[in-house]
Amino acid sequence: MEGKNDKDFIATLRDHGLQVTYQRLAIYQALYNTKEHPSAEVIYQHVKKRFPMISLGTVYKTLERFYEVGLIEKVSPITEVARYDANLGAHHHLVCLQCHSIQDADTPIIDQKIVPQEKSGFQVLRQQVILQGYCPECRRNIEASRAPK
Amino acid sequence: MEGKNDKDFIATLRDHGLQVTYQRLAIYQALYNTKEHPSAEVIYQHVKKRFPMISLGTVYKTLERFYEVGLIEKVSPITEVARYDANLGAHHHLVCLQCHSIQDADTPIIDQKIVPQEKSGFQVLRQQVILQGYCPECRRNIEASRAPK
DNA sequence: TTAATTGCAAAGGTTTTGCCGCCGC
DNA sequence: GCGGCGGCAAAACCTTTGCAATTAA
Repeated sequence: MEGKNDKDFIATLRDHGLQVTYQRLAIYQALYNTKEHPSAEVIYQHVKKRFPMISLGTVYKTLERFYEVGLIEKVSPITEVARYDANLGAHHHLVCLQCHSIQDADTPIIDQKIVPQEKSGFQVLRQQVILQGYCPECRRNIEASRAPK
Repeated sequence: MEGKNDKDFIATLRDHGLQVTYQRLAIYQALYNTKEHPSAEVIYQHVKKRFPMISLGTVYKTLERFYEVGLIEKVSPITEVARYDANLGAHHHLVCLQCHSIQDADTPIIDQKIVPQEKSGFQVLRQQVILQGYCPECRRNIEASRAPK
């Protein structure tokens, strides 16, 4: 069992350049102590029990901030909106964090062995690999703006 | 270059048990002829050039229908809303198609070698594998309702 | 003919935004 | 004290839904 006390949580927030408030502490602790991958709404409902005056907007802002500084992971919407693809051949996707473009990766498909076939009773029907980073164009722009001269 | 004529497109739609309409043809062709992984809105704008009377709602319904019958892929929202996770260790996610629960897969992380390090100029910062299927509970429910007796 | 599909508009639900007062540092 | 943060409510979006008219089979 991992254990983190309040002091540890505070230190973790500070380490990520975040100002510490009791709302942030509560949100981070709630997320840290579950395996449920909750949505903003679920976290809100949970935290509200201890801090009834907290607002849903704050939860959204805070989670997004946490994600920005790399404190937490965001599981689902890799992109803002649904995107479609007529290419049914199994392939990976390269998703640009900056311009949100998506391109197919022509790297080999992962070996089936990584899939937990019947492990834990979960029946896997499909798998997809998401590779996130910067596309060539955005990469150039970012590097250009970082080293201006 | 792959080539599909109207007849092929029509056949493909029929093969998937779909009624054929101009709108569906146009939408499928638009998607088939691009590598851009467009959103519903983008497809709408494209198709509207040839069929100005088409509605955005139809595009949404049609894409969803295509996805249902396995004619196209849907890239992004693995779940309906954003979900968060304080577990930063690289790991895969098992996403239930039925109840939308998410659990961590404890299968080994993919070998770095599958990642296109600098390939095509794309800079990969993180990778995630999404395994979709049915969780143990939903699996039982589905099987129970399929074979009732 | 009949069931499926379209267009339109309204509704639903999630997430973002703006503004001001307040709090951490 | 200053800049960042929280609360609140409105707004912005994306997507779904209902219904009447139309169309494919």
